[in-house]
Amino acid sequence: MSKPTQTTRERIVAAADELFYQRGFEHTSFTDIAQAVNLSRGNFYHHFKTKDDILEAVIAYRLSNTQAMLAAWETNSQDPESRINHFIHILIMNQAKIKQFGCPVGTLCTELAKLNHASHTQANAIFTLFKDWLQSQFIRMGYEAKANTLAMHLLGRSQGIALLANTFKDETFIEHEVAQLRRWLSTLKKSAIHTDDNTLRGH
Amino acid sequence: MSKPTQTTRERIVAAADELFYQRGFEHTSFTDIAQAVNLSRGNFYHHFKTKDDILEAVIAYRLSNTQAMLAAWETNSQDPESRINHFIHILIMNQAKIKQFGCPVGTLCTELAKLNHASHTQANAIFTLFKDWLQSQFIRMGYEAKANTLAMHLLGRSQGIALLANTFKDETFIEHEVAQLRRWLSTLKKSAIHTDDNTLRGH
DNA sequence: GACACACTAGGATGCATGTCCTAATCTCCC
DNA sequence: GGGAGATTAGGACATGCATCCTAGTGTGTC
Repeated sequence: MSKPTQTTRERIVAAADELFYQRGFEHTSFTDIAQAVNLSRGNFYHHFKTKDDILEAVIAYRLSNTQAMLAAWETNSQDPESRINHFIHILIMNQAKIKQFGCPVGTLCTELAKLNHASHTQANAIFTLFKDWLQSQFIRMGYEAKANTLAMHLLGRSQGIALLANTFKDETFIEHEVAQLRRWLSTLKKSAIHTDDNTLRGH
Repeated sequence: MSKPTQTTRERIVAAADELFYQRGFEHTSFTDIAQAVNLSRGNFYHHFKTKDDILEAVIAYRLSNTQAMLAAWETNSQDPESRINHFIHILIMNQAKIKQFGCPVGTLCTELAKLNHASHTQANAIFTLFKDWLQSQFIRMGYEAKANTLAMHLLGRSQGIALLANTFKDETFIEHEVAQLRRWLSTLKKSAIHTDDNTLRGH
């Protein structure tokens, strides 16, 4: 069994990735993906046995993309604060898409949770990737004990921002909230090094 | 044309409301609702011509429920701060359900946005109901100019909390974040009356 | 040039779904 | 008690879907 032409398979995964993002997993049919890649519908069985297989491939695709992105931030920035700012900056970078379709991770996890889908755990792993990475940055900022809480807090904030921006089709809301997040982060930087007991007070 | 038996219709709407919440709109079938109300499938045509009609009815149902709830908070509490605390407290009150199914408003709006569904606007109105109410409370707290921003901020925060709690099946996260929101609110109270220029600084 | 194997097309199959119809039953008012 | 309209049951219908099969086409290897 030699390696199949990766190109077609990858084209399918990329198209499915986009469609799942834009229309949701359940609302995307085989035919939709087939048309996007200009393939016949029946042909899919050769590449993916079931729709769930495509979902798994898409999640794996997103996982590796995310990992690569985090690794790039890790090497390109020196201090943890600017790394975390990279994370916050996604909201600005993807502003238009978030307004249209929300956060790809958040909306997928929400949908799979409702469907009680088996891949729900896999999808969560993307979130965990972000969380662990943020956590390690907060640790390096000096927040040993509260790093997990801070990471979850930031994740939650950005999810809320993406959700409302999507629902209300409001881009300026993103900008407002991002500016606020940046201020929050710089405040954290100043008050670091302390025993992180009061880091969450006064916000 | 006299009034149809409201009871059955209302039972349908209540069942659909619950099912749409638990499984999502698209993933809930006529049969599912019929079974929940112990009615035959074909019978639905008499009460609702299309599935979208049920959705509209459910949204109207939620709208009036929300309105009633907000009105109750309005009369039962005197100061705006404790009213807003009522809002925050939903996260605690519905902790278990949020963990299982997320926020009913947020998940519905997210789904309808992806489906490009016509009722998307109607569903948003539930959010707007909360937003306007919160906004008026913040105004009474003395934040004329920033009331809208504050209301959106709080909405976003609670949405983020609900989403992550649902995804990670984490109830203590809710408690943590709610405590934080309460501190945030009491800080706002103290620094009110000022020209609300610095209300968002230092968080 | 022949063979194995990846790849593709097109259609068959079975199932679930939203929609719709018809006939039976119930309920209430005259 | 009879009749009109509300309500119900059960199923018909077309459609869309995931899945699967089969036969054809390429492509590289010996």
